[in-house]
Amino acid sequence: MIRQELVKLLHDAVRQLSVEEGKVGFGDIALERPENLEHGDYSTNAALVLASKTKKAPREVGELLLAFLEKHKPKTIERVEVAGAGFINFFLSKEALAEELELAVKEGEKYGTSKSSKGKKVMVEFTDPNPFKEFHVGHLYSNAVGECLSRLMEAQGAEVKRANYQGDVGMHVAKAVWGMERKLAEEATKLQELEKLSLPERVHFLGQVYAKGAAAFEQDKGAAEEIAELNKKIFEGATEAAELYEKGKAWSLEYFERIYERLGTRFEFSYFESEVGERGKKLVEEGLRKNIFQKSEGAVVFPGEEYGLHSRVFVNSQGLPTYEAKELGLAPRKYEDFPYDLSIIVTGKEVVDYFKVVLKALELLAPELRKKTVHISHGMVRLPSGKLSSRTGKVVAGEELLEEIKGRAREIMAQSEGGLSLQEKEDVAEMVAVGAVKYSLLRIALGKDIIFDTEKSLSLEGDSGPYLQYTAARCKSILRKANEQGISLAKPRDILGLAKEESALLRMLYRFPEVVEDAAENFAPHAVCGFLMETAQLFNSFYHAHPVLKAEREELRDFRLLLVAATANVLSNGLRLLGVKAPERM
RNA sequence: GCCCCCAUAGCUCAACGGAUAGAGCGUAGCCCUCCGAAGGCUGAGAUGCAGGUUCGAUUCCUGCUGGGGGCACCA
Repeated sequence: MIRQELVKLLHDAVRQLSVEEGKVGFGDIALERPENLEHGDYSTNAALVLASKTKKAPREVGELLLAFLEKHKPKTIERVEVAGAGFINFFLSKEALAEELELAVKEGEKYGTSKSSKGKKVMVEFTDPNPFKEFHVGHLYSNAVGECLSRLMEAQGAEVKRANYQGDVGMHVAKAVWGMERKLAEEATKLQELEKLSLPERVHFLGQVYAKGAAAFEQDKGAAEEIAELNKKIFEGATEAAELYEKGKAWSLEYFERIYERLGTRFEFSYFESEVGERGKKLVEEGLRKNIFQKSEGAVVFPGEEYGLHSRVFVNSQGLPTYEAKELGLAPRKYEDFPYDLSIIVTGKEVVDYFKVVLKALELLAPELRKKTVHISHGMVRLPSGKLSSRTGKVVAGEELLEEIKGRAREIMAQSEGGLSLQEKEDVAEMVAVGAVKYSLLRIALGKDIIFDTEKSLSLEGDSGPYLQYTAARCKSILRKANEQGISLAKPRDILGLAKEESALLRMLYRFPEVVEDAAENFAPHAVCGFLMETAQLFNSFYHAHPVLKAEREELRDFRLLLVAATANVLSNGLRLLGVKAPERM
């Protein structure tokens, strides 16, 4: 990649200078891409940084660096200059740009991938919905982030396994099963009757009984005791409610599978809290002997205060492992299944403080696992009217949201002819809906809350997934027409005298691999979104300003067609990294 | 009360400590006899407050204000 070459050159230049000037570190020296193309394809603040350390004028340092850079510049660089306050700007040569363009076309689906993480084993845990509870936009968010991170790591050559961790035991389950028992009794219905219902209806039923149980738990002391007792029974596996439990869990899981299918996620590993509880409890007992944990009021707690965190209960006074202990049991279990170099856990940020405690405990119990583990948290999904809550029923169900957007996509397609069959239209509507939802979630930097307004923020135009899909489809349409007319992709020839729209697009496209690498390194899906958005905008400006197939000259036509082909690749590959499909037509 | 996160245009979001703070929506207009108008073009419009560090601060530090999350047997 061009950037790596430049960084090396730049460091050489600085080193050569620092022999004369004394010690200067590389810490603050950056090589970035300027927003304004007049400032080159790459730019560095090296002279400014060095100037303050050597007490010289920035431009003077700049000239010194420039002398070295000009002497050693690779042929990918046409020109180097000192500008502004002392920035050093690099301009790529036409040959280098032509080469990159050709690469972007030739590499096809591989464009944007690298081998920098080849051989690295990565496990990514995400989505983590709980059986018996609703799959809402929060889960959709976690899924979009986790799937995107997985794909970004894969694009760096890593071997990635996706894991899903689901709470099939615990109070929420007890509440739902208790609610189930009650509701069946009240309505004198049998479980067998319920099984005749459709899957969504059964899942809806589960949502209702959970709400019922949760409400009773808070309002009715007797019910609360019953639920706690039921929780323990479910945990031990032996209960008269076993059938209700098993059925409910199965319905939930089947339903989740349906959603993963739509979202394009396949989990290699599926874990349940019920599977890791015992193991976690043993680890806690072991830790108790090592004085890592303490007994307190009949429970086993981790004294987080000693480490600047807060203390938390790992095994409750009933002797049951809490979520914290289960998480402790999960880590080694994952490692046995897949000896990872890196374990990424994606969750909402409401559990960050709690995760710090768990990871601290893990550090003391199994430091080698802790070192390989990273917790990535994303912001909360909030409605304009306030926060989501499954207890109050103020949630946006994941599938309802997809259906709503899909409906809007159908309306738009109904207005344009397009010549698509009914089935094709349905497929496209699905792709657009998933694309719109995923993009709207991924475009925001992780850690920030998302104000989710289904009316406004989930747009099918402007800064949206469908805009990218539309632009990609437009590119493909031109390529199809070229193919029909017997025009094939040539090698880039004369690219002198480019119009500004052509030049801007050309100088944007080759950055794609760098952007992907950065996004993977920084766990930043939104960086990919931003880049694709800019690229699509540049393409559309270019498209409106210059005819491709009807270009004035054949050479120009061939060159523009390459721009179209490269844009098509970058957009489709980028969308794929986001976990979004790009339709051929829409 | 303590801890963590956040604050940029009317709204939703960008901007490795750098050059004129970028987009989308909305708003005022313009562009389909030309490869796809889910599109393009032109306007108006923003860094919560007060200090500090720095050649340079939306970015780093401190305080304040406002919002969100968490703080022992839920996850």
